[in-house]
Amino acid sequence: MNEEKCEIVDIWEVLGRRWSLHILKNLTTHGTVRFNEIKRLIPEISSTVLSDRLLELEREGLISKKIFPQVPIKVEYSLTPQGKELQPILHQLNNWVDKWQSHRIENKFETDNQNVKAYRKAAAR
Amino acid sequence: MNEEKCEIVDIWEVLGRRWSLHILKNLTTHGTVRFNEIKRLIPEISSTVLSDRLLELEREGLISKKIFPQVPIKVEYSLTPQGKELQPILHQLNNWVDKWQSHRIENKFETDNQNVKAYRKAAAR
DNA sequence: TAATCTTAGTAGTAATATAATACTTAGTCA
DNA sequence: TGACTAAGTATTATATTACTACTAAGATTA
Repeated sequence: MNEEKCEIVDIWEVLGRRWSLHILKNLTTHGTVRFNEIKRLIPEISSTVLSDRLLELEREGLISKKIFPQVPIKVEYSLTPQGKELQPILHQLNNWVDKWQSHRIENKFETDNQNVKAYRKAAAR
Repeated sequence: MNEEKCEIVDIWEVLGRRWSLHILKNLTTHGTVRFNEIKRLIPEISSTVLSDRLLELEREGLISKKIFPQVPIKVEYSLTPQGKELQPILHQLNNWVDKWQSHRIENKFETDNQNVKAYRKAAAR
């Protein structure tokens, strides 16, 4: 992994990366988890990206890892105090998602997104 | 824009995309905003991506747009009721970011991230 | 009169991020 | 002996995002 590309400018950037919120949400609900446990909880994520995200989150001080030097090795991830302060927020976010997820499916074919092209023509009378 | 690639599976996916949270945060704090206004508020974002994100957020029912067929055209973006329910959550998130942003900078060179490679060697004695 | 500016994007291409797959390590189990 | 384990890494392929330049019709400026 390149060191340069991991110099992330701010926390929004990290949170805005794919899977970050997912990972934090799972750490929030499951407490201490291991690498492959997260992979099982989020089956669509690849090892590569999970590894990157965990390193970024660790660097940002959101999670910490504990390594057990066994064979095979064991690594446990958990939230730091900073990460724990995110828990209530993530909970609320999760509730919000659950609430609207169903609505979204119902309204899927009703939404009438406005498109600028048509209105440009209208303006060009 | 390809229709297929815009079929997004869930809200987490949309929120987890780059700039989404940023855009929502700015809509939360500024109310009704126009396209170039957002670009000014988030100078690093490109037109291409801002356009994509706004469309996705509109499709998910988080924001709505109002088009004024003038020349030059005017488009206003604002939060839907669903989007407005995110406001308190985004506020808390924003506070959390502000709180820890400074810590992060201070601790930047103190963090001692654990790395598995070293421990594998330890285990391999 | 003509060049320039305006807005909310789009088109095309370059750069970057993510995905898929195979591989590593040393010990345990069959 | 060979398969299996966990937590990744390396390599290559694909998808996303960024970076220009461009559009349209009118208003402003020179």
